[in-house]
Amino acid sequence: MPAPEIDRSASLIRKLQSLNDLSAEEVSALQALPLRKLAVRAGTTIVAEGQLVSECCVLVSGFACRHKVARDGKRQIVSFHVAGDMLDVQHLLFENADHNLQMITDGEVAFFPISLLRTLVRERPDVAMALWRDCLVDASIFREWVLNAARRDAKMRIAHMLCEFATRCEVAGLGSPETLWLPMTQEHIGDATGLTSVHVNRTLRSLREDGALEGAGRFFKVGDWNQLRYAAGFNPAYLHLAA
Amino acid sequence: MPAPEIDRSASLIRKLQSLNDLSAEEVSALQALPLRKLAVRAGTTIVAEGQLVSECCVLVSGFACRHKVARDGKRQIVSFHVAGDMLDVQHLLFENADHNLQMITDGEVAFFPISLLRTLVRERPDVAMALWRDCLVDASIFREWVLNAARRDAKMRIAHMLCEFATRCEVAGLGSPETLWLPMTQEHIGDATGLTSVHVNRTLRSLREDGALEGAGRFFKVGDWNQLRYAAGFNPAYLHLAA
DNA sequence: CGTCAAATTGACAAGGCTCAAGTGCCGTGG
DNA sequence: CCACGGCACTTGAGCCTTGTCAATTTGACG
Repeated sequence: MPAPEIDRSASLIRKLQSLNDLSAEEVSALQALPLRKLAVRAGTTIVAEGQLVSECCVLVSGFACRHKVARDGKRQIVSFHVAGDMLDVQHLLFENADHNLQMITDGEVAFFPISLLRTLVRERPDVAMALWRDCLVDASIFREWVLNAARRDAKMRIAHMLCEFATRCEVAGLGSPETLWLPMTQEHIGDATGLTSVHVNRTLRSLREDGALEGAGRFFKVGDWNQLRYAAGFNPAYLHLAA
Repeated sequence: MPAPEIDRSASLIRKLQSLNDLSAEEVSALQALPLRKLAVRAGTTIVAEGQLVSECCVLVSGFACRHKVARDGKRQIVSFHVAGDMLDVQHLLFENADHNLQMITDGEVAFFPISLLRTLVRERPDVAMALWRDCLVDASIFREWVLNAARRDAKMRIAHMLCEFATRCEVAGLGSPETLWLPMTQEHIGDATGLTSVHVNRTLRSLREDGALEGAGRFFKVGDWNQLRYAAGFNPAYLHLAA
């Protein structure tokens, strides 16, 4: 059913479809939005905290993260993003960014003017509901991250974060958990879980020894998916995936 | 301007007004929703995780919190709520609750059928935008909580959480930070910050010694607001308060 | 073959947890 | 009016997970 050739925002539209059934009319309204597609390198900051934002963006390929910086300079990643994710719907209603948006790997990002999206959303309640639902899923994920950072020990915390990431990749059509090479560095993992990269290193080794992960050095992936889910106590209910 | 006698959902309407200007027509549409108002005791669980939800609710008076429970039974509070807060807009779009909603103090809660709210939202984009914005503010707060739990030490973490709470109380018209008696127990504070109540106790003493807090035993309040904000490194930008 | 970022390892320090005991306050029932 | 029970707050001692500091190794790439 999804037309593989339309591309451009294909992965976004597929995602919105799954959030709230959209009519053909609505899909074409979305496709009619003028896009500006950009190739971006790993490490590029797409939106910076405090910045006045006039475009919304969608991740077309590659991986990205959102992060905030504490007073003492420590960085906290608050979410990871995969192809098809809306990266800043919140700017539909906020003028200024309250966090940074940065690429983890090379990839492509599509931009479109917020003003047009605002109009579209007023005219087409179904599109609005799909985007709104996306925001609510985001919020649910943040709640789980609060729990993760505050209540789980290092091993469980890292395992949980990786389970979520692998699940979301699979949903985005990037491959099953056991085939996917994870794109983040140990420093990213530390920044996302509130641990130091030194301790992440020790903990990853331990997860490898359990068989939950495999691979060495820079490149690793899920070894035994059941093992990893068990180590994490992972229950995907909070992702509110389509039934 | 706000009619003090209409009451019922007055604080909610005031809040939505501040999120997105609503016309008189929209306000009366909101006021026409059939409410079921209930007095609830401290400790009452209003919505439980996994539950199928058919009503939305607004906190009319008192204080509430949302929390999740980890596999090992540890509780994590993910947000506090004050009079006027919508307690579960997310159930407009999710069938099942992904966390618990519980009263911290005695108070009153107003319920109304989700189906009616769903209709209202489709017919009145401005009401939808106001509620949507509320969700986005929530999400921004969760992001800050992730940072708080993961990156700040006990003293800063508790101070930050209290700064946010006091600010939101003030915005809700409950009084200025230095006059408000804080409603939560040390266990609540621990559950919200990822600390044990023992360590919360020691840290609160230290904040009292700094003058940031005052009061003894069960009842305490902000002593020196500037001191507390300094101890927390508090910057309210993430609350996206009306300009 | 040099360079650089990321991963790895070891020794030591420390913030926060656990366990355990004790205190003060308040509502309830006799 | 007082005794009792329960809940929240307090405090102390010792331990453990994780952080800090400082080398060193590895692999990718020009």
